[in-house]
Amino acid sequence: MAVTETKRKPKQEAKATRAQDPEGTRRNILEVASEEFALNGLSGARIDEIAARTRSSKRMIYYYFGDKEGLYLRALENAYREVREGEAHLDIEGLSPIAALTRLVEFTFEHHHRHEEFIRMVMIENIHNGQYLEQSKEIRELNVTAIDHIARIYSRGVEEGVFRPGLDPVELHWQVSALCFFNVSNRTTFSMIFGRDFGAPEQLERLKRNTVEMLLRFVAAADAPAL
Amino acid sequence: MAVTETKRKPKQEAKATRAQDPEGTRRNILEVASEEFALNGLSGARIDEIAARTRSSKRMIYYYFGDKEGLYLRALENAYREVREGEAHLDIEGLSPIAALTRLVEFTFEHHHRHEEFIRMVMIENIHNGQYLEQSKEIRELNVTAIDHIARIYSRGVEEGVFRPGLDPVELHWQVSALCFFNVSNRTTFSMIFGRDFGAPEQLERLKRNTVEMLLRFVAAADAPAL
DNA sequence: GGGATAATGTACGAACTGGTTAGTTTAGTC
DNA sequence: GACTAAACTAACCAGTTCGTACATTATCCC
Repeated sequence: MAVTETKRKPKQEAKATRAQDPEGTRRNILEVASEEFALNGLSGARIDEIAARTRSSKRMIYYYFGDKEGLYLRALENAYREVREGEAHLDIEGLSPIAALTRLVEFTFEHHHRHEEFIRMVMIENIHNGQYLEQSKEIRELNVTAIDHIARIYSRGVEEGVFRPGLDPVELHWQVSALCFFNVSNRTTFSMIFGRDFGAPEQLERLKRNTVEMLLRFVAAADAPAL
Repeated sequence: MAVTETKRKPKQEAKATRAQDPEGTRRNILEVASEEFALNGLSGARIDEIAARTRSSKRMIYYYFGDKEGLYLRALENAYREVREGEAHLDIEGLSPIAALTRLVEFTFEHHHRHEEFIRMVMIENIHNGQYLEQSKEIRELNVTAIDHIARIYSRGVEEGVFRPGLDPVELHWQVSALCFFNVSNRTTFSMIFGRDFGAPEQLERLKRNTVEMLLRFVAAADAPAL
């Protein structure tokens, strides 16, 4: 134990001594677990496999997360948190309602595409009838900015007379989500059944354009010019 | 062994003697397995549990289906077969393109709704990256009538000038599928996050109407009357 | 530097779970 | 009515998998 200085203050600063690093260990476990659960589901994932891929050990998983379900719950929360944080970066202020909606849909489409792991976790959670989501206060409190965005855009569009009135923002969001989610969630089987690669870049572009157009046409006021 | 007549010809006719009934046993196992897999996934389902719910035994599962994956594969095929057979009952001959498309979308929406088990199996299979679907020659050969229907409707619509040209029937089908599939697959989490019951009858009606309208507006020719 | 507490490593065990072995019963055939 | 193949049963096995007991080391605070 000749070195004494490097061991001081391992909290916030550059962690010279890596020997004991609770926060890092926790995060490392959660990252690995997130991947494994997204890949294999709750029952499919193996604690031993997760432990092996960790820089830590199985003992630490139980130390920090209690049991397998506790770990899964954290992984689920983690997935939601990451995606929600990403959503916040959308900037649509100053755009016209049509441009803003276009941007929002394009963003959502790409955002889903970028976060396949999240999509898989949501699928898995739906298979479990949302029984873990139900337990998570944290996820319920992560307010969904997407709704605010689309609600604002929509009401501005109605005011300006370019969107027709009487629609429900939550239902609009539902439609956008459906089209964007499906693109990732069912890509594999859909591609197989129809013998076409729905993950190919040009195909994705087409689907994205279709999705935007679909939404614009759906909300368009009766006297709006054709697209 | 006093009775001799009732034992004759147990093949096609009313099976008086249930003692040995290969076809029935097989079907019974498959039914139970389908439910269990749809409910718990491949890794989540338990062979012992399936066996227990069966009128038969675990040994019979292995006798008829080889192993767990074999059983899952049959259950998957079973799900696809049932749903495809149901699709065939759609009758849209004689309807105008718009009426036919309306009917098709409504039917698809309801059909998905009625076959939650199938939806769940497709989700599960996507989680597995379609590795079992890939193995199934039977599913690949079940041709998808939905595409034929929508392709026919669409081309008639274009001919009659009520639909705009240049669209891809497979992509149209993709859009219909996305909207209808999502309604079942993500109902639970979506309802939880947005605090509204998306399975409620009136809500379903609204979503169905929206979906129809979305498609009609998407394919509508430029000079078509507003909806 | 000593004592308390948090963090970590090692080894193990009990229950579960997919799969099998060995043998029995039934249905139909000659 | 003896024989054979298919259908079926019960008990069992071996590998896996979640979880834990126990011991040890690092860090913090005074």
